[in-house]
Amino acid sequence: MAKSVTSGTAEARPVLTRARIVAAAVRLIERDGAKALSMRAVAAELGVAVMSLYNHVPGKDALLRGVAEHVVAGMDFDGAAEASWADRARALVRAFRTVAHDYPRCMTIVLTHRADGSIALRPAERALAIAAEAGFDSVTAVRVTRVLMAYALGTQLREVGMTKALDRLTDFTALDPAEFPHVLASADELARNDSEADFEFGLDLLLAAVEALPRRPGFDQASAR
Amino acid sequence: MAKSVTSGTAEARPVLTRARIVAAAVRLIERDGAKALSMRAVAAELGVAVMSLYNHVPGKDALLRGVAEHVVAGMDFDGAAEASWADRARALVRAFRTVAHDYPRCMTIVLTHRADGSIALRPAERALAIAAEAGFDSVTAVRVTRVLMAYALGTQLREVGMTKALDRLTDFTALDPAEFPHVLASADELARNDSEADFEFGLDLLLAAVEALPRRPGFDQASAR
DNA sequence: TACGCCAAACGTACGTTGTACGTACGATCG
DNA sequence: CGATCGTACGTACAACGTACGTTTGGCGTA
Repeated sequence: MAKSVTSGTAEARPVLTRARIVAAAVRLIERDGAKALSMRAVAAELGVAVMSLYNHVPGKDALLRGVAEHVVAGMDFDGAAEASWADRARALVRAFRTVAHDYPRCMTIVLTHRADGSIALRPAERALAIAAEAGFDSVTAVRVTRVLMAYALGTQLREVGMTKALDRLTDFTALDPAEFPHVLASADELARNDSEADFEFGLDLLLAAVEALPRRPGFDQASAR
Repeated sequence: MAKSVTSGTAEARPVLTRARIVAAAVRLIERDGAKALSMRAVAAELGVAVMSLYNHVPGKDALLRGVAEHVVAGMDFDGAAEASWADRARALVRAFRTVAHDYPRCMTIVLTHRADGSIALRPAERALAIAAEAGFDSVTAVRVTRVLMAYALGTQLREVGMTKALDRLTDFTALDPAEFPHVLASADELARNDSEADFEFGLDLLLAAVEALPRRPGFDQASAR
């Protein structure tokens, strides 16, 4: 009672489904920008009528949540299990950064419309697992997880905002030298935008600090390499 | 050629101005939510015609940028100048968190529509100043600034997303125990949401790591307490 | 085989949105 | 006193999200 694909003949019409709708939305966002996403555009992309979408998606907001979920579901973290917990944590945060790089124009939506489905919990589960294996007690593990999430989100957010702002700000010299001495002194440094290095810098910083945290009593830190 | 307030008589009509428009927008967002912001609503709030707004604001996007600027302009950081650089950094990040608390429903906009005006550079200037006084070389100073920004942004973003997701997610028990063992084990810890403590925890972590960073050669770290 | 049923695709229609454009009016300046 | 200009206004339009009623094609049952 849910398995009809026009019976035998396969793909005269690929059948409309939630997954196909979300995929079309993602494609469309990456092509024309998040602002250009409309139900009508998605329908056109799929060659169907607008209201047909509503048989599979409650509304636009839900569709956007679907987009967010689709993107985070694309996170690929199966880093070597034998690596140190820090390396695995690194891999996890990098995985988020990677999808952010793969779906740049979807990021605004991912950051805005937090997904709630179980798919979105996968990264949290992974982070908690890593923190637990590292020997932190449960409250510390949750906190570490949250800090890592905040850093992952914040880095991407800052980066997106940066590139968007740099498109507008061309008059770096029009600043009041009395009010912004340090900004002007570091103008070159600020303009040069090695986001990758900055990202790794902050990540190392954070993980080093986490590493220094006390473990749960009786935990053999040396053997958990 | 820009100073007429209906001549003498002061306030029969408070005069329409960009600042008043932005203020009305902020008020409206905090009252009815960001989703309810429309040019028509702003005009109604001010008791003017819709198109009159366009004499002071190029369009809705610009208005939203104005809202973002207004909010970050509300940051108040004049922490004791004699405090250690770490304390001043703490105060700076906290200042952002404070405005986030004062304008909760505006935060989505602040995080999404990065402001580019000079007002928005004030926090950056402050951060760079602190980092410089702490004795970091220019490239490190910029990186530290960026990490702090990422943390400030990310924390708020995570928090907003959290509260929004918790409104929807009531079925914590409906998760597959095989797929999310750690999430379920930490369910209580995750549900309890002492954002303040989490925020301070991460901030301390980060600043401790920054403190351990090497200073620029010849810098007397002890005297910079 | 024939029939009825139901999910899913469709089309029409309504209210709301952002904003382009033309008009009206009061103050300022020559 | 007439010209000019900045600002407020009103109308108008295209595009949006989506509520609602209609059509249709494939399946289970008789």
